[in-house]
Amino acid sequence: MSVRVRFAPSPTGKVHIGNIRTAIFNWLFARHTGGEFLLRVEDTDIERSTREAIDAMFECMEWLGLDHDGEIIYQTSRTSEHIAAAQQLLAEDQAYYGEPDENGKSALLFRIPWDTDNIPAVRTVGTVELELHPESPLNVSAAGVEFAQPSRKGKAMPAAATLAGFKALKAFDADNKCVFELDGNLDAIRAGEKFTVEGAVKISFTRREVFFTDMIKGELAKPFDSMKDLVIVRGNGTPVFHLANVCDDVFQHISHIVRGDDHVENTYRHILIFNALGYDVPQYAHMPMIVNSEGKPFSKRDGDAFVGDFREKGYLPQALFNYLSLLGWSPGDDREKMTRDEMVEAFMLERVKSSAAQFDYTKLQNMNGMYIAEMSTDDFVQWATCYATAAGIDPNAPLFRTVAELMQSRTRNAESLVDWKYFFSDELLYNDKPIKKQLKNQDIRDGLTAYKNALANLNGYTPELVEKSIRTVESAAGLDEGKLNQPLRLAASGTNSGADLYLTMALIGKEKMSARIDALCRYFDENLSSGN
RNA sequence: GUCCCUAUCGUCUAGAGGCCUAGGACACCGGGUUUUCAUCCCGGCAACGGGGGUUCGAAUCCCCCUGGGGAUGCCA
Repeated sequence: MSVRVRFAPSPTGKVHIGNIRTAIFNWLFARHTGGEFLLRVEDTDIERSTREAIDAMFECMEWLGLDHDGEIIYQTSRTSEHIAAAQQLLAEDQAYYGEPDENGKSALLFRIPWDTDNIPAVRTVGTVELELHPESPLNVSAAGVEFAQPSRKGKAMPAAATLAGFKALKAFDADNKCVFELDGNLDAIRAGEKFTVEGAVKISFTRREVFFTDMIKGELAKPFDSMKDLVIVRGNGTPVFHLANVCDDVFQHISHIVRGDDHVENTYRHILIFNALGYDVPQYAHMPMIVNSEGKPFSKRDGDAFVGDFREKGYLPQALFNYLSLLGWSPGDDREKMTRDEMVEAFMLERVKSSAAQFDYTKLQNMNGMYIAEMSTDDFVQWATCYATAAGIDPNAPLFRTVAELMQSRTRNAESLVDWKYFFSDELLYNDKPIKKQLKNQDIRDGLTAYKNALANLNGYTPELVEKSIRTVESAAGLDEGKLNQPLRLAASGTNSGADLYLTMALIGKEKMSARIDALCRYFDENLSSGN
């Protein structure tokens, strides 16, 4: 069977990294197996779906290199097919109208099937007994079974489930006398009769369950008596997600459904709908969710978990792609930084983890840094140009390319660009702690002054000459070699880390260095010299 | 409450009964290279949630508990 998978987002807002990771895994699986990666826009939520959101999604996919196969399906264009499917189920008595709402409109519900002999995904588990709350009635009708169980404190905890969940149902009173039996009343109930049984303290029934083998999580099962018949067409006539989703997966001949594990509950129902409609059930793979740094699901509060935000912050698509692929999946060896081809080659759904993964910005940053480090100078300069203005740097400044080359190995994302500022501006951001440590030493102060004075007599200011000049001054001032490096770095940049010092000073130039030495001393005297 | 899923260093993960004294990566700490900074290199810290089984042997299999997530919608 050839692989056909789909990415089926609802375009109701910005594209979230969780969503795009689902797309990535689908894409990886399709490309690994030589299958097809289809796209379906689930735009049935008319009020929240927007054209902008759809376009933004396409853009994100393109940015990440997620090319799709075949035509894009818009779910709203298939409403009549969805309704036709619902009509079919109604005609076959596999669906029924529920209680009317306040407007007198009834929704159409899918009936979880009573006869399951021909459904391979359903199996009988055995007989189950449940304790009932004696003061609550047991209601049995075609729409399902309602009852209440006693809580630990004896309170009535209401429960309801589909009729099919209670094969061979019997109810017993306190004397263990059978006060209701489903067998014998079944036809009447299915024809519309309702039974209310009072005083029952126990029920017994044959439990049946839907089961399937998930490619990631293994065998999964859910008993019928924990499921309810579900609405497939709303009172207003519009099809519900469950129906539309199944119909469109049939329409697109989807072979494997790879989606977040928040859908496993739906899968049990969807399998039944596929069966009811007479179609084969696809293979399922439920991938773990990703959670925020608090271990909670991403919410609106984590405003920066949208794909577009990562782009704006200077993350490279291949780095984000690589990082996201490694959240819940690994190739099985120690590889982490991998090319797209390597990932396609190694990707297997069976190797996807089944537990949630926490998103780690720091690790993503590190990976982005690795991708940045291997860019060509031209590419890097181009990349930096995109983010310079936002960081307060003019990308057209004459020194821009030189500085970029110098800083590439220490750039992890767009935020790193603010550390380039001292090359372009005399207004430095001073890092107090190292400044205080160095300048409180009078020898250093004197050395700095001596260096400033020596500057005036210097002919030329290349990196080599810068180094030589520092050594000369140190030696004349009786300072150990290198003692002036750190103070001069502070004068040049305001902080204790940065690019190669001699290159940096040469780039800044003699005159500006002289001014910056003065400025540093003044800053120290005015802000840091006294007390603490 | 009930049902479903889930559980290895702080984080991402390797691990499918003996190769585990639990491996790698990020972060962190220390050292080397660089008379400076980043890169780079070396080293260190640090985990099988708890309790029962099964077994000669369990991180790996089973059960219970606990924690986390999801479902219990005429949202998707």
